[in-house]
Amino acid sequence: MFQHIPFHAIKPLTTAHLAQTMTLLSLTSNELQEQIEAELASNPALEMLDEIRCPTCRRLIKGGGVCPVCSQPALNKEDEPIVFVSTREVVSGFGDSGEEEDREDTTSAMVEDLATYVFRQIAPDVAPEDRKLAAHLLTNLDEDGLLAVPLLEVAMYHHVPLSRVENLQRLIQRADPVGVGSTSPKEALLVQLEVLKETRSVPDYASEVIEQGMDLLSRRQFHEIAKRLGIQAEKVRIVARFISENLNPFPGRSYWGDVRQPSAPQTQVYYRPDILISKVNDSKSNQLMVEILFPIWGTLRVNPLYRQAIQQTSDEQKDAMREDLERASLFVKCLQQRNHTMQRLMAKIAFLQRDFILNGEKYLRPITRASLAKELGVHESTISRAVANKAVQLPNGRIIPLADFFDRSLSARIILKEIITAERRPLSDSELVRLLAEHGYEVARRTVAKYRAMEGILPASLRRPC
DNA sequence: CTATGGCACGGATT
DNA sequence: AATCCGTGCCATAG
Repeated sequence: MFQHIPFHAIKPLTTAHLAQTMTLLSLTSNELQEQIEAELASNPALEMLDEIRCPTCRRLIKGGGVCPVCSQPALNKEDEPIVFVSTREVVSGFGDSGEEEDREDTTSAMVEDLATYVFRQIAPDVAPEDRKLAAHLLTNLDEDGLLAVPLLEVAMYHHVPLSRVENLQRLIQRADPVGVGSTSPKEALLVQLEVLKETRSVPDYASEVIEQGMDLLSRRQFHEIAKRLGIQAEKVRIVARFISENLNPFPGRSYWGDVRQPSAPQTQVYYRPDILISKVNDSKSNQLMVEILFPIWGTLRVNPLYRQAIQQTSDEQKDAMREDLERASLFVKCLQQRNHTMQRLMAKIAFLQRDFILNGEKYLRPITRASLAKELGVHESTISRAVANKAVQLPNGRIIPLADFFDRSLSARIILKEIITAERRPLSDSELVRLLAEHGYEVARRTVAKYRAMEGILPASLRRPC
């Protein structure tokens, strides 16, 4: 069973509400960010708070994290709708018989881990006596690709000058997920900026904005940054846009855990997941945590001051302001509903596809969007929209399209590949049908042929009788 | 005669 | 309403 999600009864009140919710649902987190920005800029009745208050324990949470215990989505107790722009949901597993960890070797053996991936790139440039140092640094990368230990500590541990460690770090930072091994998101951004600068132009003041306005940047307080640097807010805005489009404060998240051969034609890289699925800390409970990610965090709400201000304005302006207020609250409600729907959806998916998430593609269950829609009590098209154009990051670091959870043939194709790889003589399609059936996949002969084509496997007659 | 690829139909998705 | 995917039927290559 998965944790009960309080149903805040955010019902669509008007068709406008419904329509906007639909639109929001289909947006990726990056697009949503733009939407929120646009709305924020054009509607004075909306405001963004830089803090998140846990809805249950009412505690302020800094840094965009979510209270681990009371990680429920927000609800509006007062008439002050609130949206937390980063939400988490814990989904507990089911059927915990002991058969899960055994299988994992096969997948994890093929998946190169971030540390080795980076090490391979820098190895030629590392002096032998620095190998140990490099290994030390690389093994202390967290899942975001950032360094989890202070450089000074590493230097002292190995009794070497700090500068030597710093040089090594510079080397690592230039390796593939650019910025990897930085000590902070800020540093990662600066490194990425440096590297980008070598090949293309970057906006003015970019490094200054990052350097001095990092804390304010994530809260989108552009004016404040502008004031600090003594430049126009518009310039800050341009930089912010550039950053969100080209840089990644968490280099590890864009890392595709499985750097496979170019044989895989669908090697599309999703730079940023919209959803993050991770194992919850204590491995015993076998819980999965689902996070709906947002590029920005904070609390979006209708500005209460604006509401008050209405009283004191002239009648002509009142109407316009009322409209703003109306729009603002509608927007917030829609956003709330989007989050709510996404959360319910992902909770359900994580529950159904648990084996897939933990143990790899082989265990993908064929789920249709329609059946899921029925279970959740929403229209199919809602699921369609929610699922399209989004990416999920799995616990093992791979980032895949959300739509993959609904691929009816993926697991069958994996098995098929395995069978063919293990075959002693070229097997014909109809023989493959039989073998697949033994693995529990009932497919037509013709379909096997199609799968083969999809995987780029030649027909039996042309396969080497090795 | 067997193994495959082409084309078209029906249900699912968008 | 337009499109994608699994299948069945049929023609063609060995």
